[in-house]
Amino acid sequence: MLATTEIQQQNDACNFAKDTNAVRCTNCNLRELCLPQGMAQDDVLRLNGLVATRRRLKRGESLQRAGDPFRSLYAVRSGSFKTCIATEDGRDQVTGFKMSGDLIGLDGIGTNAHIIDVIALEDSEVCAIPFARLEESSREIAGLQKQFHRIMSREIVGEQGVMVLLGSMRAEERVATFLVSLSRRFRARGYSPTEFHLRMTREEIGSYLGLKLETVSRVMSRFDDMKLIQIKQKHVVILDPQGLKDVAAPATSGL
Amino acid sequence: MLATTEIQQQNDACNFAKDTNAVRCTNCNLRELCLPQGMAQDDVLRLNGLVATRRRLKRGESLQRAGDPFRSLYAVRSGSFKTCIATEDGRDQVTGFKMSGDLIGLDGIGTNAHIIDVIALEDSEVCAIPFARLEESSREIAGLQKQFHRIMSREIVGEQGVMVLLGSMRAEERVATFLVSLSRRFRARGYSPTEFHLRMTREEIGSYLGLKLETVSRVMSRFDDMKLIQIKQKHVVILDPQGLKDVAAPATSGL
DNA sequence: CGACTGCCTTGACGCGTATCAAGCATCAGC
DNA sequence: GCTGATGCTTGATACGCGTCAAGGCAGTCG
Repeated sequence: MLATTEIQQQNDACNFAKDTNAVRCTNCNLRELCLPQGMAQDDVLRLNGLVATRRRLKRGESLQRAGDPFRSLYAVRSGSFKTCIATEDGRDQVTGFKMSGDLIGLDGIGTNAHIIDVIALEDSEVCAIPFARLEESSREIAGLQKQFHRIMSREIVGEQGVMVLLGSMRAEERVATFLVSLSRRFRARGYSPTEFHLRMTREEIGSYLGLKLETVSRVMSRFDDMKLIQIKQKHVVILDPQGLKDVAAPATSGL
Repeated sequence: MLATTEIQQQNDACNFAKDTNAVRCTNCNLRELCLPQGMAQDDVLRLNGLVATRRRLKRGESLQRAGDPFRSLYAVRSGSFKTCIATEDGRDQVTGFKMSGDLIGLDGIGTNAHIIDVIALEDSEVCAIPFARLEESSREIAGLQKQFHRIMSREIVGEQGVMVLLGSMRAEERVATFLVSLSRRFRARGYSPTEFHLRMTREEIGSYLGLKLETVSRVMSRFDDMKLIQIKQKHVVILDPQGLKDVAAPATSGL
């Protein structure tokens, strides 16, 4: 399941891949998840020039830090990231997890500086998209403009979903929702939706879900007891997808 | 302080004001908060044609409902709104409060249908901006494109702030943060930052902050005891702005 | 004017999650 | 294969906020 990323990790060595020939949206297998999604063939062709460089990061390295000047968006090609926000008073919270096809850096547009820290959860690779050029191209290519707006809008809607989770769900519902969402995202990427490896720690999951790591651990153990999942450290098998969904949205199951 | 909105409420009668002559960004006193913010004079001129109609809503009326087809964004001219999300399982949560100059409807872009309910908290007025025309114009006017992207990005960043609030703050910090934020927004609009009227109920505040209405009420009473604020029903006076900020971000006060 | 209704306040109590603490599993490095 | 570091699990206890309940305040309608 994770073979592709593992293979990619073998041919690294340099941190910046300036070989722009290799960077082409047209034959990227992520084009149905990433920027080109829903765009006409000809328009995608014109995208090729947009993606300037590819960049590799090792686990723990940061793609952007709060305060960095904003120049580029990044599309995740392989691997995964966590996005964190550090408040003035020293709090640090995970606000999201990004996987292949996801766009990173939208936080920087508003103020021309990044607000959010983005850190690789494993060895990863991204395509850098200079924002000035993206804006320019999206003035010419209506399909690109539309798609970019769609992506931003979905980001907003997605965050509202997290707000509901944080504002009104109990611990079990939060963890179940998290697992269901991960499952969906793996499926969308062609991986198994029922068996996967968590790339983040319990603490990171807890931070994202507004829970302490002990609570995350306890809830997962309980799900294991209930035969909803099988969990051993970071390895997850979802045994009862529907049961998990029922826990995630309890009122529905009564209807 | 609220005189302007009250005067506007008197000359209503019809629900749709099709008198496009009256609708002009150029001489709108909200242009420093709204879409035109940061745009060149000439570009703002070209905006005038964008704003199609004005629409008046009475308290409790909804501007958009989840499921409605997406056609327009709305800029709040006067009054205020709450944005709510209703989940499949019957939960209903307030995700934000919108006041003059704020842009509503960004949730609809991603799927061409609205996800969010928007309800007037008082008699209010909005400018409708047909989205197709906004996209078209922003392909021609780089300043408009830039500003629109800025607004969306800030929306994303703002929501991340709420995520931190919901994910890591205790009740007192949440309520204090909420009051400080309201105060800032009133100041930005030329109203008193230290004395204002809450247009939303305790339940709506609680829903937004992930608390029960009783908790909101108790915390506010405690702030009153502590002489941070004076609160009587919906009327708020902030007595000690710095003290309130210290409660909102406690770790900072120790530095 | 009086009664109704929606909203707010306050108290008593209990539950769910945080906190504190100890021990175990896994993996990298030597 | 041993050792230390990091992350996970599990238990005991504490506390913040939710829940339930009763009463008060303000605006509205008959």
